[in-house]
Amino acid sequence: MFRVRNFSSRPRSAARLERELARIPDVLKEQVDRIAEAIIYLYTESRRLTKDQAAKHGLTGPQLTVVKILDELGDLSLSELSDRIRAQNSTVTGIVDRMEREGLVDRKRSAEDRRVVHIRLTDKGHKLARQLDFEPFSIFRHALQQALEPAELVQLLALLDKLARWVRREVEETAGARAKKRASNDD
Amino acid sequence: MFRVRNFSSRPRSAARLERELARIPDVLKEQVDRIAEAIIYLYTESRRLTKDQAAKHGLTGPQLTVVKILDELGDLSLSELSDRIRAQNSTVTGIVDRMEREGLVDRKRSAEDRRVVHIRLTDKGHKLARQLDFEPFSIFRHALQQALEPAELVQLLALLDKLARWVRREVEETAGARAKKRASNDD
DNA sequence: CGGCGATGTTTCGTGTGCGAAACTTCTCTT
DNA sequence: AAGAGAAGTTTCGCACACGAAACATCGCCG
Repeated sequence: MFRVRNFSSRPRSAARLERELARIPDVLKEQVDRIAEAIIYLYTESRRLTKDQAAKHGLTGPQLTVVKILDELGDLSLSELSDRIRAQNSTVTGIVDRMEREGLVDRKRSAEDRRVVHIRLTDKGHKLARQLDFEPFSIFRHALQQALEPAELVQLLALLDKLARWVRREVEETAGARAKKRASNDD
Repeated sequence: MFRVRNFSSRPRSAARLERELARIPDVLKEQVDRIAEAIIYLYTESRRLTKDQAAKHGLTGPQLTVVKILDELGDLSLSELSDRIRAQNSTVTGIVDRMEREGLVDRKRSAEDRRVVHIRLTDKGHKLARQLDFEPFSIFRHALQQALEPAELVQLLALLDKLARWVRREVEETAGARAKKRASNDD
């Protein structure tokens, strides 16, 4: 089992990548494209629907996610929140700014470590959270449960998991090769 | 909110379906969450890598996509381009603005219909396109081929396809029920 | 011909999303 | 204890991304 030294191909490895791609029969290439398309479709559609749902309560998509997470887990530091929603700190700062402006959350400097800021749902935020019949990406989950058999779910997870693990390993490897400081924050 | 059961398309024992609707075992719920997470991960990671690739040529992710599409298909109207990259016209206007500023494309008003604008790759744009060894989301495709066996690819596609079809049908249905003017423009 | 709805594009306002730089606080080393 | 460096957050500049409204043009219908 050979592996690709450099996942994100720079010009040097272009030939090699092309050689590898060429080895795959056209039928499979077709399948691969359709898989990619399906994943993209599922992701974007789910996001759009989440946004629609959020709009009904005067929220944006990410804001709804934050409300749900804080309601479920309690106060979180900004970094913890960033990890949860898989966004950069600078992005979350903006989201929290706007939510604070709307009176949904507030910030409280930590006593133990004065660098960290705890994000906390206000009463208004908690009230809103209780009204939300809705989990982020719940449409997605709902779809999974409705569209597939339990056995198929297990199968699908196994395949996606294998794929995700491969990508994760590959990304970390090239990140290491590039000597980037990008730490691997696993779930 | 979600009316689901289409008995017509899936002849299945009512008892079983009801059991599924009633309560999904926790084990499966867990699986469902992890599937969602995997898909989100794969999508965002692929996007990030595409962006990295584009940056090597002084482009952004969407701009790389536009260059590739125009190089392959020739001139397109802005609307056609929007359809291709699945974005709103207003979004593409901005992308084209910046690419025009960089001298990668230019706009030409159509003679037949003076409302439409043709987007065209400049020489510089074509030259750049030839340097790009890289297809949008090719990393994704590459990963699929490296990480999974052909048989697994087929399996994965079947499952995702089933899932995507279900979602598509559901979205169209609820969109129709809400009597929104949002026309379903399918591929 | 003249109006009028449909179509194609842009403008505007707002909200993500990212990376680099600035800033504050903590921690470790000497 | 001073200073170097790490860690947490914010600021800044940029590029999407979307929907609503403005604008221009087309097509049709009377």
